[in-house]
Amino acid sequence: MTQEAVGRDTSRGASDAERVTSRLRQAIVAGEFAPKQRLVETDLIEMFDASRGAVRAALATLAVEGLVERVRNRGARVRAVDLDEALEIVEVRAALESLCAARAAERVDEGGVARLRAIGEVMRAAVDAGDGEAYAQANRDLHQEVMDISGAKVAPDVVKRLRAQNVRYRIRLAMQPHRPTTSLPEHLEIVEAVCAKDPERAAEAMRAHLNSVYEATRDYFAKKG
Amino acid sequence: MTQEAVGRDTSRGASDAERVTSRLRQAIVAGEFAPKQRLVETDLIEMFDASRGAVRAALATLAVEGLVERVRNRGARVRAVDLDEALEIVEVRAALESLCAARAAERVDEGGVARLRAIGEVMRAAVDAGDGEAYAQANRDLHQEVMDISGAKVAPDVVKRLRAQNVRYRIRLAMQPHRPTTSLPEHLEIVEAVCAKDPERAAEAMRAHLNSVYEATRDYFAKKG
DNA sequence: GTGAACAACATTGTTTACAATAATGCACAC
DNA sequence: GTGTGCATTATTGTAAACAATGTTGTTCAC
Repeated sequence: MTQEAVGRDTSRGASDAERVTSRLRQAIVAGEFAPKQRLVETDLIEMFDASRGAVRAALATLAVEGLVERVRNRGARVRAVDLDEALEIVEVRAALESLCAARAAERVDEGGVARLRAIGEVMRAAVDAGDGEAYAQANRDLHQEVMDISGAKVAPDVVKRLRAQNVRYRIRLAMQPHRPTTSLPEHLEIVEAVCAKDPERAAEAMRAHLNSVYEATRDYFAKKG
Repeated sequence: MTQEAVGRDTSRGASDAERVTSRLRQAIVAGEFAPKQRLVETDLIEMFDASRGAVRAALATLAVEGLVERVRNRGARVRAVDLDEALEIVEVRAALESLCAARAAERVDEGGVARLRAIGEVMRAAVDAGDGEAYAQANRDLHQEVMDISGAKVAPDVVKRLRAQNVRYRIRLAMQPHRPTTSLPEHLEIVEAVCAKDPERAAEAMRAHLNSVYEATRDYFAKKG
């Protein structure tokens, strides 16, 4: 274990490799590295104060997760997701999250209803206040809460990985000022449908919402890239 | 590069790590390792005649893919998928493969129609001949062909990974002698629906088929494990 | 001035040795 | 006889040196 690195990190018992993996993943998802940007092992060693083994393990992990692209003897770089793939990801999310929404409507209890309604209120307030950051956070919370309530493991795992890949499009889409005007009612309908314990309606609400995300993404990025 | 290992492998330009990953994955999916069986690095080094680095990289990759389970300082073992998770996987497959079936119905061309119909004939013949192995292979071919025709990348990738995790249940389910009696018509309906270029019907056929797989899996493994 | 061969550099892939950790078995006290 | 503590062993985690590969810049011939 490197002595200097001790206590540098939030997660306690994590090994060096796990620590680097987690922080590099976070950095990529947060957009701190541009797509196609090279990830030179030496730089990462310095940046995270870790050994090469740890850095290489992290790159291998993130390559399987689809965040990093590796070419033999030519190194690693941040994978660039093109528009077509981003749209496919939204389609897959629609299929899986609508499934989870239906399950959530079947299983939701009082606590879940309270948490969902609370998120809905936060969203309303964020839109009123024009606070895009708060709205974006509540958006993540809502999708996560629905999947938590569903009790499923497989679908949420897949969705989580896919969402990470799509971060570039999500960030820039959320920039649009009037986007909440469309998405707020959709989100509230998801909340209401799940709280009403109506699986069909919940699945349809989720599908409709992600269909709207699909169209917004497609139109906004149509020519740019 | 180890000298003795040269030419031992099918894939030409693969590095040691890639070679070990691919062969270990294949071994696990083929059922050559029992679930929960320990994968000691030293043993794998000898088994595949590779360095520890290569073996460790392979274990890391397969851990992310969900085939291997790693515990810090306690090594790796083959991950055991329980029945609940196996059923979730079938549900997710239903959602994604029905999506792909619809896309396939929209995009299929003459060549695709020919290949699908050919697979259908192979299935019929296999059932007539009571050749379970041939039927299982045609089953894989059909699902793969539909996803190929769909032109999608994301959903098929996810499905492929999930199918690998479920191999234990698939293998044992296929053992049932009268299983093709149920599944053959379902498969043929998928073929016909896609060839008829009817997306709705294709999605519904795929959904119905995987629902049948779901029930068969649930009932067959209900008490056993 | 342009192209090709070559040499120097940067970067990754591989191997070996070393350190740390958890599991195991044994001895000893009670 | 049972349980606790310690020593041993098996196994993984980490680090550093070495080899191979790809890239870039330079020189020389034409």
